[in-house]
Amino acid sequence: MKSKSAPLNLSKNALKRPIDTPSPPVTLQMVADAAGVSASTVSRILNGTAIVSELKKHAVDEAVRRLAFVPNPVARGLAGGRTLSIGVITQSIDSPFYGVALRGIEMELSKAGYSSLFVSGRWDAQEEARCIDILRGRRVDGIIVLTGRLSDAKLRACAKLLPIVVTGRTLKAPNLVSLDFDNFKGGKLATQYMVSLGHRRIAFIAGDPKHPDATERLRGYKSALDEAGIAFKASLVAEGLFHEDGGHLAVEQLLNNGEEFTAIVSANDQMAMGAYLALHRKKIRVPQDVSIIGFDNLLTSSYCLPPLSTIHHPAFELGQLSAQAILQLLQGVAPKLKVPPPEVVVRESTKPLT
Amino acid sequence: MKSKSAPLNLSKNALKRPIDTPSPPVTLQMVADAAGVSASTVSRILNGTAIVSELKKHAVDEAVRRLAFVPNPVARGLAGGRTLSIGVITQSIDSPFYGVALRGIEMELSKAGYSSLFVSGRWDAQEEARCIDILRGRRVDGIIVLTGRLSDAKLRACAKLLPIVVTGRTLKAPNLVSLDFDNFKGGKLATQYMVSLGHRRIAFIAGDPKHPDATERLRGYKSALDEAGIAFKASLVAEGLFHEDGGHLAVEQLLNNGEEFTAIVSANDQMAMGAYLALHRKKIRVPQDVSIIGFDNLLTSSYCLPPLSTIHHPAFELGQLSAQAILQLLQGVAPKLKVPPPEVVVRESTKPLT
DNA sequence: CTGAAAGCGCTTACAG
DNA sequence: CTGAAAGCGCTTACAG
Repeated sequence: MKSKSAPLNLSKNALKRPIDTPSPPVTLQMVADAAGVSASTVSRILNGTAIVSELKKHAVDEAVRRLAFVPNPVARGLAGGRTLSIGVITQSIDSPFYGVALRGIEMELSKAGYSSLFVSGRWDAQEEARCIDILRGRRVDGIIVLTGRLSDAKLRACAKLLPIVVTGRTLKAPNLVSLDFDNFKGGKLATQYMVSLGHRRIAFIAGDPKHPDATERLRGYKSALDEAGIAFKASLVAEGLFHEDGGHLAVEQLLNNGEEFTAIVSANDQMAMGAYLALHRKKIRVPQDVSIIGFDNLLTSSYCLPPLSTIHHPAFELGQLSAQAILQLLQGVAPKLKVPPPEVVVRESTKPLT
Repeated sequence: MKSKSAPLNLSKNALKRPIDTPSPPVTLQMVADAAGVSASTVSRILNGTAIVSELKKHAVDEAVRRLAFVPNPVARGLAGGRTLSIGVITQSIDSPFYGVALRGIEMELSKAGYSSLFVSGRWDAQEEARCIDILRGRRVDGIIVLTGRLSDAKLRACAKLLPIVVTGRTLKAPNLVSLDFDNFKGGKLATQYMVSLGHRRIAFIAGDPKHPDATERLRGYKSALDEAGIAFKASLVAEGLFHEDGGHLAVEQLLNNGEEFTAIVSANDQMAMGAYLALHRKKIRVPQDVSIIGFDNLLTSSYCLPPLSTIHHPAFELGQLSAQAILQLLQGVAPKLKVPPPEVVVRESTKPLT
């Protein structure tokens, strides 16, 4: 790989920094020298750690700008300070729903100068625990857990070590904030909407029973039926595990069992898409023959045929809020954040029972 | 926040490590002490950096296991060694296509004990350059760039600093490997398939002209037409910028312009979904009235109505390959990896012209 | 083959 | 208010 014409006597520095390279390896020390103060002082000014004379502050600010100094987060982390990075445990990096939340997190965090470290828990408590170890090993300043399977106790314990924000559950603990979307109400709203259209035989495609999200939505469904004076019928609920194919299977099963229904409430949009296909195969038309409403309001749901009515689940905002929460926790302020409530989005997959 | 009943005299260590905590803060030094050797030796054994007597090696291995030692990547990074982390520049963390690639990367990298640092470039060369700075600041060992806008020159320059693998282009440089999917052939295959079904008036929904992916697919379309003896007609191609709404608009535009066509080749599945909706609005049936084929083979495409024929784009494998490539580069071996070729996936959105 | 020592770039008690 | 010094946990010349 060595080129014959390469200059023979490059200084180490020259070797490391070709002309067209970004991010010069300027160090704290260089800034200190340039400003005529000690490294400690520069550090303190940068971190707002102590009161420093305006004069030196100016000199340092000037030097920082001139040299385009950017602190090395790795060194920072080692020295026991912050790493300006937040660990984010998501379940699957390619989930259409959580992907949007991740974008919200990344955006909010990067505005504050923080990096995000995304790791996938794969809906497995063990795996999530491993993620936490990895994240701690990397000295993240805090962790955001998007709806995991970790026990409350475990989460509480972690919060003793570093700030945690967790979505998808309600949990009170010091140094921890939970952000919970009202899935119960969402499930209820969806069902109530069907009831308001005159439907009485309403099937439910449930999500993974191991997720609180899923069970809460189901509970909402039951509650709505109850209030409408409609008897709950267990045979009308089929499980779809939150995936397209699950929704497909669930509807097939319902149909094969000879269940009669004029409406379907699906615990998420992905399963609703599977349901669409299953209905289509049986020549059952949406919404003429059966109405269907999803949950989550994925970007693609407005492009289904027909466009899917659904419950809006503010993924992006949830991401942003989680990021804000962890940032506030880091600053020692108790976050007082409100998750937007669920809302019905009416499109074309639902119609009044005729 | 201070509790009255808190024990007053906890050691610093006790404070930092509650009973139920994972990942003990075992250090290299502790392992060295336990094994009765120096820290240097432990380091060397762990890194396979030098030949060490079997005896000491055993003692160290034993100590490592017993103490469950896991090296601190932050310290490692600072000391100039590896951080065991790879930066991944994706364009948008919530892209249905790239999301799958990210999963492939994460999976492959974590098997090798590496972490992935995902950052979003947002299809902007400046932003991508910033990402590289951030990543370098965090001392990643290598960078994977998923189809960015960065110039070849810039990439080459970066490769002088650390190994780079880039997808979506063909570029030769030392310390850099490019992994290119054959978009030209994909576009050609899609079009040829339509031709083989008897279609002659084939519209094309193009992607963002700033992406090589997009222009290559378009080129494939033209080439196929050419070989089939069909004259290229510029008015039959409409731009959709790779998004659902763009596909929707593109078809509307085609229709409003009074263009006649019996088939559509869409440069990706997302735009095809938009096209579906636009056609549906005009009561044009797929595939009875017009056939349509997408590109990418997203997970959801088999749940469209009708299920979408498309060109398979191996996102997951591409992710895996990128990860393998960077790992090999890190080991100093020249990767010899093959990206799977495009393939037609026939579903129900295409039919012979009658 | 293997230690002792210096150093990576910062932070933070410790002393003025 | 501000330095000098030690230290974070590792790696890597430098000397045996």
